[in-house]
Amino acid sequence: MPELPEVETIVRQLDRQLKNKKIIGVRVAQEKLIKNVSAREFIKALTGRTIKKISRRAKLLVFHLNGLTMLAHLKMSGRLLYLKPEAPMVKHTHIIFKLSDGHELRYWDQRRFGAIKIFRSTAEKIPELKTFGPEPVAADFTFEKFRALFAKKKKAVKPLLMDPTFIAGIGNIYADEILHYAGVHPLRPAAGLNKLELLKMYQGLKKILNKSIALRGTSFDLYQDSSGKEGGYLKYLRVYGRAGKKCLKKCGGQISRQKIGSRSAHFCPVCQK
DNA sequence: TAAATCCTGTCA
DNA sequence: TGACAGGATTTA
Repeated sequence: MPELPEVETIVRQLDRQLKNKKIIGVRVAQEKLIKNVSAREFIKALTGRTIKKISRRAKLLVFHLNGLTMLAHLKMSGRLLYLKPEAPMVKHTHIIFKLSDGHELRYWDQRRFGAIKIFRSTAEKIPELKTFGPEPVAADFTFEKFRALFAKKKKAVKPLLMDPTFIAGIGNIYADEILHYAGVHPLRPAAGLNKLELLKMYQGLKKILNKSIALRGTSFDLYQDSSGKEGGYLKYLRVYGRAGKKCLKKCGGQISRQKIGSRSAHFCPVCQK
């Protein structure tokens, strides 16, 4: 379940923990997680490289190494853990990077949906990093840019918010939270939203994502940061996971849950119009 | 545009 | 025991 705030938290930590460290060895237990080369090539390509920087694009972690870029997507249940080698080797640990500072970076993934790829080029030249929509927390993502995205879109607003080619990094939890904040029903056709509704969505998006980043994300299910800690945003969720409970806006409504675009949407049928 | 797919663990 | 959780891609 890592979405933008969770991935951002991990990226910031790993950038501190791994910057200028060298990969001195790699062990692959689950070859299937590596999507574009064999385990053999993966190990050979990474061993001896230095990690220069770690950044984020959408929900992808981008590892910048000398002469190579590694992309990691945690999908539903991936964790990247920076641990001492004596830490217990728990079930679902699939890839281990041995580092020059004596630590290990371990890729753990209960559901094994994650995906790791390597490219022998800089990040700027990787086509799949160009397919995403704008980064919602970037300072230059203004209301005018946000508003312009919605023109002529017939799709329901919730699946649109979750479309990574529309806006990067928003998943099921934050889409539900943003729409509840704005009082917008998840099935509303995007092009039919008025300026005030879009403004509230924009404000909610900035406020919710930034607050969650500040609190190191939401641990609803399996999310942990790179030190194995849970995020602090869980107690601020106002609709996600609250089906059947009273709407916190005190409108008298009860949070409903229904499938929208093959995902469960949580919303208040009274105050989300 | 909608459903199937990948996967394991949890819960009814 | 089987439905469900879900991000992004693939298939219908």
